[in-house]
Amino acid sequence: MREFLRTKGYKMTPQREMIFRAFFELGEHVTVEELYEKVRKIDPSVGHSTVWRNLKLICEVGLAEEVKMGDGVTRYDRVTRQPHGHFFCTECKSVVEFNVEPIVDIMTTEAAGRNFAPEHFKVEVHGVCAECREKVGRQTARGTSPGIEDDDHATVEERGNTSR
Amino acid sequence: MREFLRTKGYKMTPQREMIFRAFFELGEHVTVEELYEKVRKIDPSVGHSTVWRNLKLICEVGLAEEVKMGDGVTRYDRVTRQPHGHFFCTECKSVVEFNVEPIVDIMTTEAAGRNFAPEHFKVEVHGVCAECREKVGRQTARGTSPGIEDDDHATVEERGNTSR
DNA sequence: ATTGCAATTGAAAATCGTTTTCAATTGTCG
DNA sequence: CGACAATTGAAAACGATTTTCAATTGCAAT
Ligand SMILES: [Mn+2]
Ligand SMILES: [Mn+2]
Ligand SMILES: [Zn+2]
Ligand SMILES: [Zn+2]
Repeated sequence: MREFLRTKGYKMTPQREMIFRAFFELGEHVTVEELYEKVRKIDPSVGHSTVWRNLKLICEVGLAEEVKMGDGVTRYDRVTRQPHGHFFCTECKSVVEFNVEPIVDIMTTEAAGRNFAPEHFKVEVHGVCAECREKVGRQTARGTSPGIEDDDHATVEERGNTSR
Repeated sequence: MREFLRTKGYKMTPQREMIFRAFFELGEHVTVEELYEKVRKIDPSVGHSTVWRNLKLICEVGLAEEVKMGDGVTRYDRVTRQPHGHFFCTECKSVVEFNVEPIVDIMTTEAAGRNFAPEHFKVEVHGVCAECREKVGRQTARGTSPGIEDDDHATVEERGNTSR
């Protein structure tokens, strides 16, 4: 790793080592906060900005890429798989991947037809995961049952849930 | 309109009328700023928050929905069409729509298989539109040609371009 | 028309994740 | 061992979004 980075013109530092290691240990779709917390447990002196900068660096060198689900926080996804889509649970913020090969094919064709040069495909299905639906008792989703104005099912939790 | 809103428990006001009208006159994928500017030309006294709140209201009553392309600004898209995908030009920020019926079918099946209740599908192709490619001279996109590190092709423009 | 009151408005401030600044520290290379 | 660019941490800056609050205004019932 030290070697890999040097060839790209970057130095290796204890913080960096720590951050890189922690990042790859955490699952996919890591947020700055999650990584920051994890690193802090090892060395509380590591700064927020350092974690952020190194996450950027990891992307820079092509080991991960940013994923923005639209909930306000950026997630960092390892790039060790073929293009894939995301099932994003709006309740617990969990992310599950799925194959998008056939979909990408369609989009590529569509793009070619308009002379649009695709650089990145974003395929997401937002909704409620199996676990959350069980917990809350929603049956079919889509179409708020009459009477229920605001959401605030007050139960579910599984990841940070501070709604921004 | 006044009637429609009243049945939903909202009042009509001159600002609201102005904002609603302006929103539907502007094309699709309007940002708060764009609408704010447009409204300002008619009545400079209208506040930023009022425009924002009414845009939210328009969504509330089901006439539009938020679209977040990941570039930091929220766009508001009229809901007068069947589900569609977006070609998003990262250069000029233009948005072009395309049909996603077959894609939604695939995603629906995929979701069902995982017991995931879909509520919203997001299908985007980020890249460079025909116009921008012409202007800059990029040929194929994907894979930065050697030597070019930073982007800043210093030319193109077509919509706000302050990169956040 | 007048009145009561919740809805609405505009300005300013608060949020909050992201990004930059800056002085101090630390790798790396000759 | 230096020289020096890269890196770091704390704090501040950013910027779009969202909230707060006092003042104003629709509108429905007198
Ligand atoms: Mn992923
Ligand atoms: Mn659209
Ligand atoms: Zn869930
Ligand atoms: Zn373009």
